[in-house]
Amino acid sequence: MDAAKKKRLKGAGWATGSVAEFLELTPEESALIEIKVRLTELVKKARSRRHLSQVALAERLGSSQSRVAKIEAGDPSVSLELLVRASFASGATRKDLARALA
Amino acid sequence: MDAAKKKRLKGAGWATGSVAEFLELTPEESALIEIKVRLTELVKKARSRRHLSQVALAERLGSSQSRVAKIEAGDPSVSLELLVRASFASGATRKDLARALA
DNA sequence: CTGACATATGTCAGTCTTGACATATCAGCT
DNA sequence: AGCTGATATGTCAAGACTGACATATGTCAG
Repeated sequence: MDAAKKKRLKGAGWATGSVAEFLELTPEESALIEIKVRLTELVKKARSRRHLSQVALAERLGSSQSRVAKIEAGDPSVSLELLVRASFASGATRKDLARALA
Repeated sequence: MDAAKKKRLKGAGWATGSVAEFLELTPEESALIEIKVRLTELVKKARSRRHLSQVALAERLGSSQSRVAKIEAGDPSVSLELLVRASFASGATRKDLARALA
């Protein structure tokens, strides 16, 4: 956010600050969330690149369409392990994961 | 394993083949295990580099010494998420994780 | 408009993971 | 031998995650 926009928001009565500050996240918590966000993006990109439907990915993953939807929606009920397995099932490699995290 | 050793083992009555073959792991399962192994090593290295005891790491992690021991022992009850949180708590950064996975 | 397909959202019982605790082992020190 | 700090292992109740199912919404070709 540039300084000009910050000033405008402030003038309009908005407090400014990071999401992490607002939610009072520790650096470790922020880093974990960052990882989950990146993996979510990786799954979405990898799946669409391969023209897999959520149903098709669910089959490869041994799961269900609704869970794949939750994975891609960033649902809090989705574990990091499921995110990683979904990445692999949608065709990503370990090195793709490493790149996504770097 | 080089070809010479393979031959020697075969001659001695040992069947050869990867652990993954023996356990009938799919490539995705192998890749997930590889990640867990690498993170386990990362936690061990990061903790010892910072001269943290398992008790000290457990405190930073909001967990217990026995769970830290299980993390480092590759206990099957340890989730990928806990491995990642332990990595951060022992001082690793997101980029350190990316490097460990690459 | 309808049917077919893709995705989203809510729920829930069964399974997995958790921190905590007890206890054991091991090494270094006096 | 005893003591202390560090690490390992087993157990368990509580909480988190899972696949499956039902259902809703959206899109688009016929």
